[in-house]
Amino acid sequence: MKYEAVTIKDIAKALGLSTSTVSRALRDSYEISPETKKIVIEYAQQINYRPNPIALSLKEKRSQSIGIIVCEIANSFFSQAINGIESIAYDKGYNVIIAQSHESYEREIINLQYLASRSIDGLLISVSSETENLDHLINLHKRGFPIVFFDRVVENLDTHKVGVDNYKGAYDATSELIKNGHQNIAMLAGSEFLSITKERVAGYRQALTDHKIAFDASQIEYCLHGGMLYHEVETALGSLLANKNKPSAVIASADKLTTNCLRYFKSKGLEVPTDIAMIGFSNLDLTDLLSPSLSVIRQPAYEIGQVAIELLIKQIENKRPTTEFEKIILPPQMIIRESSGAKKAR
Amino acid sequence: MKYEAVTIKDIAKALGLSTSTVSRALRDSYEISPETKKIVIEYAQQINYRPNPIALSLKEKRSQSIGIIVCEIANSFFSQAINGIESIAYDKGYNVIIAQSHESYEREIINLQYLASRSIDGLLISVSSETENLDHLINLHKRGFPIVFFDRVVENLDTHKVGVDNYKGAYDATSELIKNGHQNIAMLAGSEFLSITKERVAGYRQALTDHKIAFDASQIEYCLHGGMLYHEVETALGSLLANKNKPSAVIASADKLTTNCLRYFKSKGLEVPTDIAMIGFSNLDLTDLLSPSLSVIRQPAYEIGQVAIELLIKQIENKRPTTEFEKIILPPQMIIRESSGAKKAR
DNA sequence: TTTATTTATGCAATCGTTCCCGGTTTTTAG
DNA sequence: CTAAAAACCGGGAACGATTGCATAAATAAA
Repeated sequence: MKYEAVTIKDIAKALGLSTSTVSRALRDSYEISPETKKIVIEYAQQINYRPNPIALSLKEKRSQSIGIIVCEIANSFFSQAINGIESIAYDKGYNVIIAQSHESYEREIINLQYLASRSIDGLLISVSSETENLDHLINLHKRGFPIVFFDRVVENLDTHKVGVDNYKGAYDATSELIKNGHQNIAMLAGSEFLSITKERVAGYRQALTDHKIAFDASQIEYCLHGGMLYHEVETALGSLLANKNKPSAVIASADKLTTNCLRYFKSKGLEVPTDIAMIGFSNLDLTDLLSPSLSVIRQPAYEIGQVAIELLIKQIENKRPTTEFEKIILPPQMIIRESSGAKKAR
Repeated sequence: MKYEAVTIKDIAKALGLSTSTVSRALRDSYEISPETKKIVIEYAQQINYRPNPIALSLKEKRSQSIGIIVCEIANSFFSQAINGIESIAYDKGYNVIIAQSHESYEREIINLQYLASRSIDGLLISVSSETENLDHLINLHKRGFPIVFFDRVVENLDTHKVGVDNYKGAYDATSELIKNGHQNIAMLAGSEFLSITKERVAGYRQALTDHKIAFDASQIEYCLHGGMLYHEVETALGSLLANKNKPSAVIASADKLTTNCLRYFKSKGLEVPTDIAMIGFSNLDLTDLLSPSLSVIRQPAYEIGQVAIELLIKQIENKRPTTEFEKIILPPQMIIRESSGAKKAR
């Protein structure tokens, strides 16, 4: 039943050497004669020996693997980010273990415990939208465990952080809509707990202010699950559209929010952008094929992943504890298509 | 730098017991007195002891974790399947380690070696589109290592297999197009190596035959990378449309093939379905929002994942080597929308 | 009271690997 | 020709946990 691998002992026995000698020969130690090395290495190759990483992990207390916690891999932003992470990790000899929180705080904690006990060497995390209490992460961080936040970063924890300029993204999106003649612009926001939500709201507000449009708090609706649940978006949009100050445009501040928003409009028979315009944060690579084609704020997900893993590996391989933490903000990209167009002429 | 966990030794030392006693107390062995058990368990809880799974894996040669190899997690079919897998694995106390082959045979082998050495207890795999030689899997399987194939199953390996009725999916899609008046129907197929491709082509052929339409081999184009590369789809469609027997409808036989096909038509200014109709295999959950809304063959990805992991766990936990292998075929779902409509009237 | 049996605990091996610490040779230097 | 220094190799502990076996004490049976 079990997969029996060949070990260093087998080699030692077959060659009449000690395990220490074999180990050293394979690691090319200076204490072993070239002839012995040659014999050992060739034999090892012949019987297809592979060191057992489990045994190594146990001994060295490091596993050459890093953990990733995201809400959903089915989210295009995260799957792109993971690809970026993998591309670098792979080159540097690290393996990645992916876990999904499904936007659940409880699940996030369970995943974290598993990964930690699995002795991962570091963690890349984008917190769940429910996550308010950070004790589980603070505990680890206090003991010097390397953690890098990406996308959804948290404020009160001093670690490396990689994200996108959410403020600018929302500011640009809002400005674009204003430029197209929209004065009543609603915001379909994600979880209030998340810093990215706060930043996006801030960018939206500032753009309004800069264009001398009064901010109206009732134009913002928050969705705790970040649009994962359709009915959440449905009620949010229902309430926004019922506003006395009825919006002529909407900014959707996350991937699922964007698509579900579009779905809502379609179900209500609202024409985009003539009945209502929209622009959304999205990393889907087929927003160009949607009807209407979608204006989006796109995040450099792949690059975010790359930068994050590089920081993490740097921290892991650092001899001394890291004390200076970086916060890296990459620029978002605005792609203007049809959905953000002008409103219907009256 | 290192995360120092508390071990069974620490407990033993603190309580003046031996490690064996502590171990047995924690596993609730009958040989330990109730008082000792109580003391040990309470202390363990207090200092937040967690058994080290690495040490356990080393000793027990099983890790309570299973490996998944897919081509891309960014593919909606696979991310849905993974969610199905996780949902069950989680309940049964298994963790999953996900690896991506990115449709590369070489990468698939490397991933497999890593997972195997990581002493996973079993493997769920959907082979890469380049995979023709199966030696890497056969080796493992011969030694009794539990492997379950899902979606992209292979023929010459006797294991559990879970997939969808590809033949029926393609047959239904073809029939639908024929019903809508199309006589020249092209097929944009995936890698020729994959059994799912063969089955889908077979279903397509049979539907043509059953409707007394002559089969024309030049109406099929295969894409080795399953549509991952746009230019691959571009050349394939270019050649299909240049056919003297110009098709009025296309069947795209994979997720990426479907979206890239639509993208191609859009770029060429072809109206769907009036200039050219289409229907595609896809598990995207926003094909309803595309322009035009897409008729699709949808696979029960979540369920496929669930069935596959259940078979795998059953095999892992089986005392005796499994000799009877199951092949489970789930029905696909056809969703008719706009894109498969009638051709332009002349 | 002596012997047999149960109950509770400890010792030590094991998993695969690394590495500290010795111990032989062989080579080099004096 | 002897002493010191390389050069090369093996023994065994360690990482954290489980478990068969031995052992001690306590209890029961004779």
